[in-house]
Amino acid sequence: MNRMQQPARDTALATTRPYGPALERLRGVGLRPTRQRLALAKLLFDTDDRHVTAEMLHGEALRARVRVSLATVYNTLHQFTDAGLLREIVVDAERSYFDTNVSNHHHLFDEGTRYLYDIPEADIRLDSLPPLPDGMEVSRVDVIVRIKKA
Amino acid sequence: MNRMQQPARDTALATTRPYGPALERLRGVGLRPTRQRLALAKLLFDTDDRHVTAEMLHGEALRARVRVSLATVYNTLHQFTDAGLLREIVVDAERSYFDTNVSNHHHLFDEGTRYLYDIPEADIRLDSLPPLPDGMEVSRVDVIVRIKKA
DNA sequence: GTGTTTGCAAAGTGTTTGCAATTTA
DNA sequence: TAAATTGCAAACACTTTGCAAACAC
Repeated sequence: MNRMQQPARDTALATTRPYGPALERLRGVGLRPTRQRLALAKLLFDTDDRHVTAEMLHGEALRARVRVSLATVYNTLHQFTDAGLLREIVVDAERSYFDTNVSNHHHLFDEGTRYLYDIPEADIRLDSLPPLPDGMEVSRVDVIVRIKKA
Repeated sequence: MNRMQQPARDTALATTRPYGPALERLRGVGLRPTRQRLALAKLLFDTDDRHVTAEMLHGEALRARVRVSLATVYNTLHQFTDAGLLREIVVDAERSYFDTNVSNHHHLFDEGTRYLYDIPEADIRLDSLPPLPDGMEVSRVDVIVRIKKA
């Protein structure tokens, strides 16, 4: 399986290392800085936090004259996610979204445009989670505020 | 399109009508009580609140000796959802879940078993939503607590 | 009878994968 | 040059759809 071919890497680095150029990001997580990965990393991380789907990112890459296949975009998004550079967000049954902001926060989803926006964690207060089944722990809490035209 | 063939119906009835047998539910929302719809409605509503995928419900129907195609299960789940008898929950990129509890509440999702559980609305307090873009309103707030083996 | 619903098989969508060719270290 | 990565096209899982036959009213 292609996705399994990546070597071992230190995930912790990914989130603690100060923001740096794409090359360092890749090195930091032990992914070989290939032309495709570098270009995708640039598109993803050289600007503000963003939310992309595979198709969106592929389109951007092509527009930027980067030759890369859609399959590689998918694989790369998953590699970045496994390495802790991205977070996958499940908001839409039709497609997967990836968020370049990997810190704790929540989301606003526009059901019309299907765009995703961040909500700072502090904007939402969660009290009292229910008791969990024995031996289980919370892996993540997602809050999705779905909005539409009034 | 098949799903468009349903006649007009009063959605409001669905949620205010006291629980009743499957037949009344269907009548209440203006869906013809066919053999398949009656059987599926029984499976869905004759027990406690539950969360099903199309495959799960189809499997149950077959085990209960109800002859129904998977396509009809899909169509029926959507008709019930459009009629307000079910709510669709997006938690898993792989498949759609439908919840027989259509009142406001949240969810616990076991990432191992992929089972969904309800969390009463009162168990979670949401303060201060961020300001919405002009002319937009909240259509729904989903809170998903993802849990896994400790 | 007339219009609705069903089942089937085919089509559709987003995503993953096997493998030969290419690239990286 | 050995191992990792890529692109392609085929395969995939889930879901939707067109249409003729069956059914509900």
